[in-house]
Amino acid sequence: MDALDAPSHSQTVRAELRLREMILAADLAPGERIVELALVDKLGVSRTPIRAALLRLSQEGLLEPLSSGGYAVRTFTDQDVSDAIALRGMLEGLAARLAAERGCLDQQLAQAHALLAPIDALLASTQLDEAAFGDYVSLNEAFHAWLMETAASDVVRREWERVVGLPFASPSGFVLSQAHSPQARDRLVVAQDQHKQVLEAIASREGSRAEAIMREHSRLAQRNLTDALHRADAEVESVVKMIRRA
Amino acid sequence: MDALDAPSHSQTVRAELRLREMILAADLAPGERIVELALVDKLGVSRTPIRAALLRLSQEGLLEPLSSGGYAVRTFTDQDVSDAIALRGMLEGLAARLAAERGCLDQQLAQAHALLAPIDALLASTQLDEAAFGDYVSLNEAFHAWLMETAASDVVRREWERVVGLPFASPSGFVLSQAHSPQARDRLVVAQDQHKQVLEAIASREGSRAEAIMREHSRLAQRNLTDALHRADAEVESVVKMIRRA
DNA sequence: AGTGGCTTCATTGTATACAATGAAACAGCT
DNA sequence: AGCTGTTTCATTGTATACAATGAAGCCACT
Repeated sequence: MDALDAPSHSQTVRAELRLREMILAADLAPGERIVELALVDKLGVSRTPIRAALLRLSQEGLLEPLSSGGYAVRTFTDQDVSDAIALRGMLEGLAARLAAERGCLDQQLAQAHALLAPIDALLASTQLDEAAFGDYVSLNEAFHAWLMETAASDVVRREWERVVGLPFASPSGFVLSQAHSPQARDRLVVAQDQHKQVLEAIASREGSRAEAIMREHSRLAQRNLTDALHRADAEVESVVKMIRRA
Repeated sequence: MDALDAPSHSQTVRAELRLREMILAADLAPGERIVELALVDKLGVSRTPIRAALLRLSQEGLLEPLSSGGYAVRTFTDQDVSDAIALRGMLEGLAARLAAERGCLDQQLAQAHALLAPIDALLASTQLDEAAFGDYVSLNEAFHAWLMETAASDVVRREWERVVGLPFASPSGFVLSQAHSPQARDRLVVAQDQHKQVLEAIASREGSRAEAIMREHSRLAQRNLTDALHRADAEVESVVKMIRRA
């Protein structure tokens, strides 16, 4: 019928993407039970692809299965959030170690430098505007993606993608929400230094150093998140809603 | 129709379990494309629950989606196997650290001791029979499960279960296949020592020590696997088939 | 004989109809 | 009035029919 929405792939994939959006936008309230027929109306697809999408989202951890059947939007505790970030840190640490120990091509190192240079350029200015933070987020995500690429381990990659799928665990999860905080730029400076150091460690094949740096790197995300939770920033309101405070 | 098979839960769950078995028994050959209609005949359920089961197994990593649609039984490289075991080591290391840092109840420590004591009893004999190895496997798995329980982190638990779902990454993956090897008992002795040490570390809240021990512990599995691959033991033939040698 | 295009068919993706199940509302009994 | 058994209904689980898609085989043409 309405093919105006998105010329994308299958109905299932579209349903999954739209449901993801709806969950992250708190359009489906955390804790709320998901009723399939309601989604049939709202998304304009039949139950079959919707069920497939729900199953996928459940496996990804955004929905939790109800004992009586069906699903509810999952809520996360503070501890869940903290653990997820720690987990990402471990996975990226492992990836960094693998990249270092198994070695990587000069071309790949060049790619990484090409990602980090624009970040340096950004940080040259002592006063960063909104757009600068947006650019940082993109470049940062690209760098983390580069790392997983370079580790060249499907197994690690798969788990990383799963963890990063959790809205608050992504590499630059709450950077944007910190944009107006006084120490915002300084944190980015620290993060960028870690980027450079891990790259150097990988290049010189220092596996455990690379691992340690990426682990520590993830603690920046922890701090950003903690701060964001304390201010209950409007910008991240929807995601914060998924976290039921202890 | 035939309700003799299993009085278990839903069709979907039964289908998933049976498919799992079939994959692990190499009843569905690695690399082979999965044809849904064939399974309809073989399992006696309609396509719907079968598709759900396939989707789940694909998310778990036992099947890989084909670009043209449908799935194939996934094959793993030596490196995949190694990475998966390393990953389990990291997850269990993280779990041990969490358990240590956040502390656990005396009752839980008692439970763990209750699991380790029978292993000591087993190892008292210098010559272990088949049954002894079987008992070891059960107790070992229970101990690892205890660890994840004690870490009390849903996020970590979920990922651990996913990794352990890979046939060769489970805590006592190839112990049985090593039963007739001369150093078999000695490896169990070492493993049991690590069990005790990690327990002690957790009890005295030494987080990073607990973590390090569990990481190292996973390397025993690496060794068992390497050995098993070298002999191509008949007992593990089906699982080995999933690993395409480099 | 080789190659391009077409046709056919096997197989998956999607929609919908039906069955089973659990929860809420209601009525009847104590 | 409170409790319990029953009934009803909403909602999910399952089966199947239909549409779409991609691959293999075949034929004609060069």
